[in-house]
Amino acid sequence: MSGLRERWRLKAMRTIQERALDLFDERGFGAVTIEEIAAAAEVSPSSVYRYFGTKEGIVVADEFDRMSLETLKDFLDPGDPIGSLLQAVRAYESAPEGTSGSEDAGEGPQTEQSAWRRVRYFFAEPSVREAVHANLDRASQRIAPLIAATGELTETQARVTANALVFGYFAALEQWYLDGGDRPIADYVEEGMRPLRSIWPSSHHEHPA
Amino acid sequence: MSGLRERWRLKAMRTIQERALDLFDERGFGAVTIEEIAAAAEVSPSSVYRYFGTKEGIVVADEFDRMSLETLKDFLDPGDPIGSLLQAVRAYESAPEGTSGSEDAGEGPQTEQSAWRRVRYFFAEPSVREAVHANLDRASQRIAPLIAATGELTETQARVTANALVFGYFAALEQWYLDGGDRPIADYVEEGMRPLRSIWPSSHHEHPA
DNA sequence: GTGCTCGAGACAGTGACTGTCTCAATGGGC
DNA sequence: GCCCATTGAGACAGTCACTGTCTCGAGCAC
Repeated sequence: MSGLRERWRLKAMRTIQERALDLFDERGFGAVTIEEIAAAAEVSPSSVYRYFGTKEGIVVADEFDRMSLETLKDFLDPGDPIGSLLQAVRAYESAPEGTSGSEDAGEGPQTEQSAWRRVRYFFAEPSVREAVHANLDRASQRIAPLIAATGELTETQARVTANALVFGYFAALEQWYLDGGDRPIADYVEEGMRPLRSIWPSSHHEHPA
Repeated sequence: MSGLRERWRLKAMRTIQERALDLFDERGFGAVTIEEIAAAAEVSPSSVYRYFGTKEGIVVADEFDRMSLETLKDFLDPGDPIGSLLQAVRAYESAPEGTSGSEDAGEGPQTEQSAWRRVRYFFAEPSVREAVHANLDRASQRIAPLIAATGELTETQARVTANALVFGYFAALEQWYLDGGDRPIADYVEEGMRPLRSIWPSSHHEHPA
């Protein structure tokens, strides 16, 4: 499956992301051109577009998008989506580095350091923020049917609550960012989204072990 | 206050919007250039940018953005934001045409017809959808402090629920659009956002006269 | 090894958006 | 009614993100 070509591709993507973030940190997002990024990563501008689609895509880099519907399905409990989200955030945060994937192979998600570097632009750069919104939007559209499948909510309500979920998460993440990113994200998610839990009554027995 | 110049400006903006929508409906959003719109509206391309900032801005045209914090304050009851929203939607829908403003002067919001034409692009054109997201985002950022001011929620919770509110509304609006826009929007908002009402317990006595 | 495929680079083109300059019309002060 | 400062519209050139297409070479199946 993962041929030699695929390996190169992933490695190139990582390089592009890192070099791009270097340049962005140095001179600001808007002042760096795709051409410069491509040159710094020693690839062609075409490749940057092939890999990331847009300039903002370099920073946002889906993650949620590549998650298949299957993965999403057994990751998200439609009866307690906030609990599932919290679990995922906690799992992500407790992973110190490249998580389960081998680091040099460039498999797993990027390091914590890189994650923080990227998140900064989520909130500092308007066009990147918009790209994140688009991602959340797509995530919501895939979550909504799962929530609707329980039959406890109508389709409209499922859509509304799915949006409340993912964009609420975004708000919590922003608060975390604005506070300097010291405390764990999960704290912000748990506190911030507590009012939303009343939507899914079955999730009301809190204080999990 | 509203000098002759301002009047012209508003008239020009309306003309641009209408001509642009004509062209979009005719040939599609992506296939129309700013230059063509400017030519059709008999203004210079510079003016289009001066008035609307971006191509998407022609369709989105703030509305919420130009609403001052004062207006927002006595329009939104922080103890029952969903109720306030519903009220506003109902008020908007019951206004048959140019509402309170004189029509030829181009003062009030656009006609119902134009509203529907515009909303179509909110959901059909990805870049416009992103622009709407950005608008909702800004609205949320102005609503959050009002919600936080009640003291019932923490700042993080206020942000989260503000996002849940505005993006939930968007989801309801999309459902309305997907259904063909026949039934009143308020119905979708009321039904879709009912689960969110449990966040503000004081708003639980429903069935208003 | 040999052919097939698929991806990377090269390249040209488009159009959104920016910054700047000039000029005319406006609106205020007399 | 007249003059001047302000303000905003148009013209124009430039930048850069993004697209489509073509060619070529390296991977992969056989």
